[in-house]
This record gives sequence, structure tokens and C-alpha cells, in this order.
Amino acid sequence: MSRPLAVDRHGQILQALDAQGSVSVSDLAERFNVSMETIRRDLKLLAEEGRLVTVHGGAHRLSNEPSLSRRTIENAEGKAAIGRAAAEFVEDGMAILIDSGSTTLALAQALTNRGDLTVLTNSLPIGLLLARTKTIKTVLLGGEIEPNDEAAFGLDTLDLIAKYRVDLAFIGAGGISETGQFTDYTRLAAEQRSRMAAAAKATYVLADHTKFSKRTPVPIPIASPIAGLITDYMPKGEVAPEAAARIWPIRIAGSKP
Amino acid sequence: MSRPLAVDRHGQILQALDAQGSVSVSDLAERFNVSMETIRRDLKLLAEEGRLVTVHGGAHRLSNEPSLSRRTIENAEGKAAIGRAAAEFVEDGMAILIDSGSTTLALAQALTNRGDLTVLTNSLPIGLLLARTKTIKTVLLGGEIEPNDEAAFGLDTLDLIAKYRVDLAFIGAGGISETGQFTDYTRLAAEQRSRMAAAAKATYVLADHTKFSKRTPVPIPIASPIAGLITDYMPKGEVAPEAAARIWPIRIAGSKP
DNA sequence: CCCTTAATGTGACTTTATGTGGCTTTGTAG
DNA sequence: CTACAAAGCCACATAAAGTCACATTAAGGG
Repeated sequence: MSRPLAVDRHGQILQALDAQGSVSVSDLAERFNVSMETIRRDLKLLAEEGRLVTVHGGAHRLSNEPSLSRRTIENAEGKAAIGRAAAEFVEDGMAILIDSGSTTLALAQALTNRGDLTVLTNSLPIGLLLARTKTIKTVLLGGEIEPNDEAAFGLDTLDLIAKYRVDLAFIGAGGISETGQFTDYTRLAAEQRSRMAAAAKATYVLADHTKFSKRTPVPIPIASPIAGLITDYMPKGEVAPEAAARIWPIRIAGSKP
Repeated sequence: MSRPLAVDRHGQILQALDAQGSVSVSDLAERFNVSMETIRRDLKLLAEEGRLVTVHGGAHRLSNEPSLSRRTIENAEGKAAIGRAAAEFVEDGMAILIDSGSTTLALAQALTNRGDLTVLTNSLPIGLLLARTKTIKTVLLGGEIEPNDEAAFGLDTLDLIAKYRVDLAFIGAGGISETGQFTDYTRLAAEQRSRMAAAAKATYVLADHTKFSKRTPVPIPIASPIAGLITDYMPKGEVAPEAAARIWPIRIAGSKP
């Protein structure tokens, strides 16, 4: 009798996992007409590859954690891709500055397995996340906490930024105008981002595609060289690509329009 | 018969908790068709992970992220009592300063239903917790993050403290000597707490009974008037009660030896 | 063909999850 | 403050799930 390939089964297990979030050993054994032991071996193998985590009775996918705040989930995939792309510019031994925001949080997430870094941030979640690695030296730029951003803003924050000098700054933006200008919701936020950029030798702007359709009132003046805009993809028509490309190189992370 | 996966149940419990704020053991038992005992075990497990807090009859979500989980649970009841007692000294309209630590976090918990307050803190979990109330104005005293404390320390923090003046300061301590002196683990932490006290019109020290048996190396010099030591109970013999009472009034929160 | 190898099945034994019953604790109505 | 029902806790029982060693089978290469 021809034996069905184990690889096919593995693929289907992962597919089921993707659809349902979790699978049970007994269900799979019945579905594929193999013994539970075989399924267990499959799951063990896949677990070793880091494709799932096994639990008593079955397995579930790794990203199943229903924590994290709501906004983080919005276009999570795109933001994670941006985060990974941005992390590639960070070299060991660097001091970097990370702005608040869900996109920059994805960058922090991508840096958690790194060491020998100094990270300055005004974001509380990013600060907590990186401090817990215990290998990344983290400095929190204090100030008045803005509840929506869960980050510090204000005179104190501006003062603190001025005291530091970093290799790279990764800042977010409230929106991007059709002329390629970064914009923000408030005067203070715009000023703060501007000062962050000024404290760095080079600045990357992190913005996912949803920012292209947003128009916010205050332009962010950026004096220091913009090393690049890192985004997941660029919607057509929202901003003149030539103009944009002329001003700052665009790094597209991930794919799919 | 195949048993449904326990992790799925855990996930759904957390989801329900996120949506409803609290869940009851009996409801969950009925919903998942398992015994109440099983649900209790689930909740206990999740509570140990710091994902929720159990109460008589069920569980409710904790308003802050999983963080100091381990230490927070240690003598949680005593610390909660201390937090509630300390909160009574805080009046509407006040500006207060809250030090980092699991005991002071309990104070922050007790303040979450209040409004019209300004709170300064160097603790990230406290900052996040209070900022999310949206009614309490929160200022984070930034600086280098100490991973174990999840709080900011250092020159920047000292600078920021000096810029403010508050009505009350609530500080922690690493230990209490038999002569009634507050002590700390490091020179920097001691200095910082000392400055916090100096920035306030009056200072309360929050310490649960476990601190009486701890002797840490650096004394905390406190210049401003100590309004009181707030503790759950005082172990006999560890510190001369007369001496202690002479220096600062003791407020015993809660009960049981 | 026979031999090797990888995948799968089997059975004995261990571990885990859940249920059950007796007893204690807690919350609350009277 | 007391009484009592609901909830919690603990110890034990049990069935499902996991583990491990060994047997079996199919595929492939001389």
C-alpha cells in the first residue's frame, strides 16, 4: 500500500492550525487515519521547528496570545514586517531612539532577541518590553503621559531628548501629505518628533500604508537627514511616487498590495 | 472520548474577561461543561501567570499588564490592605509622588477609581495603570530603566524629581533596621527615595511586614517630615516598638499576624 | 531478491487533567 | 451577631494523553 507522505500531513496540520488556532491529537489521528502516536511525533517535530507549541491533548499556534491592545492588532502583519525591516538597520553597540506608536512597537518586538544596544524611548510599552530582555539598556524619556499613546510628551520629554545623542532615530507619524510631508495631530507631538530626529545622526520614519490616506494638521519639520521611510506598501495615487522617492528612499517591507 | 483542549478554554476565559471585566466560576463551568473545580484550577493557573486576579466566586481582569507578577502576589492581601489605607490620605486635587515597588503598586490600584489627581512616578507599571484611568494626570519620571524594578533610576530621574513639588510622597524601602531606620539595596536607590521625600510636604513610607526582617546596606536619609509608616502588621521583636512609634506614627492596615 | 532505512503501529507504563465527596471558609440575609 | 447557602480547598480516583522501547511494514539500492 502506498503510504501518504508525512510532509503532506504536516502541511495540512499547519493549515488546520492556521484556520482554527488549535488542533487536538485525537481529531487529527482520526482525520488522517493514523495512530495518535504518529500525530504526536508530527507535532513534536513541528514544535521543534518552532511552527507551533504542543499542549496536553494537542497543539496551538504561537501567536494565539489574546493579549496586547486593540490597536496593535490593526494591520498587525504589515507592522510586524515594517518592524523586522527596520531592525535590520540596527547594529550591535548602537544607541537608538524609538518613538511611541504601534508601528514602532513592532520594531521593539523585533529587537527583543538582540543584545548590546542602548534604546531611548518615550513609550511605556516599548520601555517595559525592552527592559524585560535584561540585555538591552533602556532609557525612558519621561514626561506627562498621554493615555492614548501610552507615552510621555511635554517639556520634560523635550529636555531629556536634548540631553542625548544617538546613532539612529525611528519615529512615527500621524499622516503623510500628498507632497510627501510627514504630519502629526498636535503641535507638541510634531515638535517632539522633530527634536527626536534632531538628536540622531540619521532618522527612519516608520509608517504603514494606512498613514498615506490620513491627513493630520501639523507638519513635522525634520532637519536631520532622513535615511528612509519604511512602509509595508504604498497605495497608488495618494502621494506622488517620484516626489516621494526624490526626498527620501523608500523601503518597502513585506509585499502584497 | 476526545477531551477539548484546556488551552482553548483558558483563551476563551481571558477573552470573556477582556470583554466583560469579570467572570464567575459557575457561569464558566456551565459554559464549558466542566466542573467548578476545573474552572477554579484554570483561574488559579491564570492568576499565577498574572493574567487575572481571582476573587470569591470568580475572577476579574487586572487593570495593568502582567509585570511584577511574582512579587506582586507575595503577600498580595497585605499589600492591598496597605494600598487601601494609604489611599485614604490622598485627597482630591492633590499632587502626589509614588515610588516604584509592588507595595506602592497596590496604592496605585487603590487610586484607579479616583479622579482629579496628579501623580508622579518612576514606575512603568504604575504609570501605565494610572494613565489608563484617563482621569488621573500622570507624569513619568524618566531615566534608566532597572529591569527588576521596572522603574526609572539615575541622574535624569533625580533631575526630574527636583523640578517638582508635591503634597505627598509614598515611598518604599528595601528594609527596616531595628532602630527604625529605612534602608535600601543600593546607594542610588536610597538617594533617589531621599530626594522623593524632599520633594514632598509630607512622606509616607509603605512597607509590608516582610521588610522588618530584611536588612539592606544603605540607609535612606529622610529630611522631610515622615507622616507615617503604613504597614500590614509589625512582627514582634524585629524593631523596638517604642522607638518606632516615637519616630513615626504607625498605621496598621488589615489584620491577622 | 535481500538488506537497509525511515515511518508507523503496539503495548506497558507514567503523567496530566478532570471529577467527586467531605470538610472548611466566605458572604450575606435576617 | 448568627445562620446558612454558596464557594473554596484538599485528597483521592480515574480516564485520557503522553512516553518509551520494540515490532512491523513499505520503499529503495545494490
